Amino acid sequence: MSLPMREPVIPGTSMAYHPFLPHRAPDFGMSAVLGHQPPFFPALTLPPNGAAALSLPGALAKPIMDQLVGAAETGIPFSSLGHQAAAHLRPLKTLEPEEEVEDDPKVHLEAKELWEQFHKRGTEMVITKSGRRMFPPFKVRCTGLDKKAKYILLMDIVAADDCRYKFHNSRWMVAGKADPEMPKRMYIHPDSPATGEQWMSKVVTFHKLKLTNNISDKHGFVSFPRSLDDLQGSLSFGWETPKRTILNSMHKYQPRFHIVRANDILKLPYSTFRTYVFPETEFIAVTAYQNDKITQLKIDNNPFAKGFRDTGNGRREKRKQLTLQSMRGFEERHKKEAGTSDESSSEQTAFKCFAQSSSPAAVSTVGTSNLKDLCPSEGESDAESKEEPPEASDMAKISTTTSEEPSKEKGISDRDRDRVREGVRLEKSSPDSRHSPAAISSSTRGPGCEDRKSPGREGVPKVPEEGRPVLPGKETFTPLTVQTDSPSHLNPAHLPNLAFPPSLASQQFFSPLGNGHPLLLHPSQFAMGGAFSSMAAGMGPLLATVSGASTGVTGLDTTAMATAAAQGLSGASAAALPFHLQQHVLASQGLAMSPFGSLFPYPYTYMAAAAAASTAAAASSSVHRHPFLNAVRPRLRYSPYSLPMPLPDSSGLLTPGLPSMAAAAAAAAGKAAALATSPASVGLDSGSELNSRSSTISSGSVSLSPKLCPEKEPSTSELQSIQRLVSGLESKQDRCRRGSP
DNA sequence: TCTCACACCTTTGAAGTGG
DNA sequence: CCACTTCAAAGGTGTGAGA
Repeated sequence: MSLPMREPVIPGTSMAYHPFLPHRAPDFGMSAVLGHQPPFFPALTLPPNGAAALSLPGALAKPIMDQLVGAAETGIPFSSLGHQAAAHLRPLKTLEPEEEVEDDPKVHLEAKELWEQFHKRGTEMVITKSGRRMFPPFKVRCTGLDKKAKYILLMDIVAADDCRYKFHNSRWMVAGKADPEMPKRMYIHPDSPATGEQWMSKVVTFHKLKLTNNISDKHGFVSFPRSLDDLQGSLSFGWETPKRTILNSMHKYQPRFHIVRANDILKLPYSTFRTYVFPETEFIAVTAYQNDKITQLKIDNNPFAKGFRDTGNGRREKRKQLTLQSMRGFEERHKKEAGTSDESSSEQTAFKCFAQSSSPAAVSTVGTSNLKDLCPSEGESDAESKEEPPEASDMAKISTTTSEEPSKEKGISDRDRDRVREGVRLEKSSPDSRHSPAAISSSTRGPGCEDRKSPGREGVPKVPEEGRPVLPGKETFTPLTVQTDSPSHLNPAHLPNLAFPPSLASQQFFSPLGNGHPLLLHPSQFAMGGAFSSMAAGMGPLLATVSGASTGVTGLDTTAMATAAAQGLSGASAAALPFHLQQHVLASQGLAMSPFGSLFPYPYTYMAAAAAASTAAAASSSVHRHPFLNAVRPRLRYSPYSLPMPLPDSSGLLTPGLPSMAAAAAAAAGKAAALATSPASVGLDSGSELNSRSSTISSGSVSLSPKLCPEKEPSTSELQSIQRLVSGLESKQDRCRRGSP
């Protein structure tokens, strides 16, 4: 691929945003010059031949452009230019894809059965002020990577919907609208970057990521670079990623896993993301467990909670023994007082239950409500069989490989039972064992097992001794739910908050064959949630794509996609696009999006204007010569969820956080400053959504997920209505642009 | 609903030991 | 030196009382 030389300066085009940039206006000396609020920075394009092409959103920036070009050509660091903004710029060269290597990454969730056990009961994850790990730990096994290419693996946790939950009558119920989400952070696996061979040789775990509800938690912010210099500095001291992510209690979340082919973390923001979502890893954040079943599952499976197991010598057992003693004392007193021992009084019944409950074998056979706390599994199993009939059979199935049933361990000593239980647990936690026995040892050591032998974070990872590449293609992969964007939301239910029609916002590439194709996400989809919210937060709004090169793209017709893509390119053929752009376009079925859509690492507030500006710019024919600029990129949101949500009317399309479409249009028409200074969170998201919507709708090519909201396909009138709105926005933008020098 | 101290447990790595 | 064991510190658990 080659970029044109000295592309003419076209206002409002080719804006690249540095994801590590702080986005408060005062931090950007350049913004005033450019006539934009940050992050409307110019992108410096460096074609392979070394010559520079530069686009700046504004002729006023020409001196800066010249300086940047000169610096790029002479190799002078941008930071030496004196411009605060220039210090953060980097050549667009990094936007170009690496040498394209055939890879078809597939990701297999480790301990899938365990995850499913939890999921059936409604997985809860405890969040504390200091942070708690996830259990089950999020582990994946990667295959299909190019052995020699380097990859960066990441994960984040985003809100699954727009609801707050409560645990009522032994089940989770929606209890209102979600609280505002904190900026989401992207956790970069400390071994990143590493070669595909290295990643495939081991189970990739993210157990070091902790969940917190401490909104003032700084862990992850302070260590994250805010500028290129910061980044380089941090790299020299070892890459630090956020170790905690902030969640809201009683809210539902969905972990996501990302694969980025990049040999340098510096390139991360400009690389293509493949994002994998495993629905069974969805969970509700809690400060205290609500569901006893979940508690029991955790106790049974988490080695750190061994002390609470009924079969062990832990606290539970001792507590029960103590209680048993007191109950016996009570019984004796009762006998003395009553003078008989054959009474079947309630106390005796309770005692009997309690006595039996102290034996693991008896737990599931007796129980009264007043001893529920002592016989948790009993009451639970009852409730479970009543409430979740399918689960019973499932559990029976699972029980063959788990330690669910203490009764089976009758006659075994406590310690042996523990060993048995533990052994089973380990086996269970490594479903891949059948494929890769060598990997079992690495994946079955419980939390913390992986990093011990994993490459250090010094940047020179060594090949784990236990690891060998997993045979690709043998596993049945989790159906890959393609889902994009949404720095903190996944679900269409969030759309009201995002000012995006659900039908457009919650689309999904779903692989009916379940062969786990990723969605490709472009780093531009990163969204900086808040100030300095780390790259994690910055990696929000990602371009939704599906690997067109991957085999067996299911549910999507590649040809159709290509056609649609070409249609959405406004003159540029999809084939002429750079590889990653093709992927975006193809995978997105030609869903058009912002032509400058490569880099959106910033709060949506900014992007609202950016989207409109770029959309308007895209309308001008002169832009289309630039392959990169020509890339009318699809930018949609895909949600793996199909949670019901009311279809908002046209007014409902607008988020409370975003005053109105008119306001957004106004912002897009040049009032970005007002939005830019608005609080983050909702407003930011709204802007992003607006961006997505405007760019998407303006292209007129919209594909809907058949799975997600089948009954919520946008009516033609609705789409037209939206389109009219956006058209107005664009024309307004056009007028604005024409009026500017 | 949340926080905290607590007991119990695993993990981790240093120190010690023997070949 | 290497492999193995021992030991202690660090840190991960759910619990239960209290706010």
